[in-house]
Amino acid sequence: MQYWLMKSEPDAFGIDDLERVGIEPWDGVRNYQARNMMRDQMQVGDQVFFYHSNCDVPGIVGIAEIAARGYPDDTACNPEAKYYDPKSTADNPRWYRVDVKFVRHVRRTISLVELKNRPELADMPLVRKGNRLSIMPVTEQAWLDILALE
DNA sequence: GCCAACGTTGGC
DNA sequence: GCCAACGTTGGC
Repeated sequence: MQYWLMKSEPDAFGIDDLERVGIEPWDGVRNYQARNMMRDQMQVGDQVFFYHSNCDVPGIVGIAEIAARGYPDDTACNPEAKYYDPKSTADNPRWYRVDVKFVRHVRRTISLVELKNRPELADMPLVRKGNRLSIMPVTEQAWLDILALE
């Protein structure tokens, strides 16, 4: 069992949207580190903190899980799509996605400010200055520490 | 809206 | 292969 944190802007796709649809293909990610995690590491059943970014109170708002392992993100091959990438082809896909499934809301938003104030979480990439990764691994210990804040 | 941090691109 | 320019992310 592995643990992850995935960011999303609530204006674009928030935890309530995930609850409504149940399962969402996590497409549109155009970052190699994030791509590698989705393509190579994520397994069905892995647990995910769902994080809201670019909003009034950035923080963890829910829990999700991986519902399908990495598979090609064919929105990259669609010239009409927002994240079209002409260098990605059906034969040689450059970008991958996983399916993410709603599990539950957390009882209250666990804000970034609060996470930054926890000394035991100081090693999380999320709380490091300048971190821009939209998908990152979470250690089991950090997972438990954060759940204990709920 | 500002801007620091970071990734990518492309000229050389 | 270096690095300046540029675009994006995302907190504040």
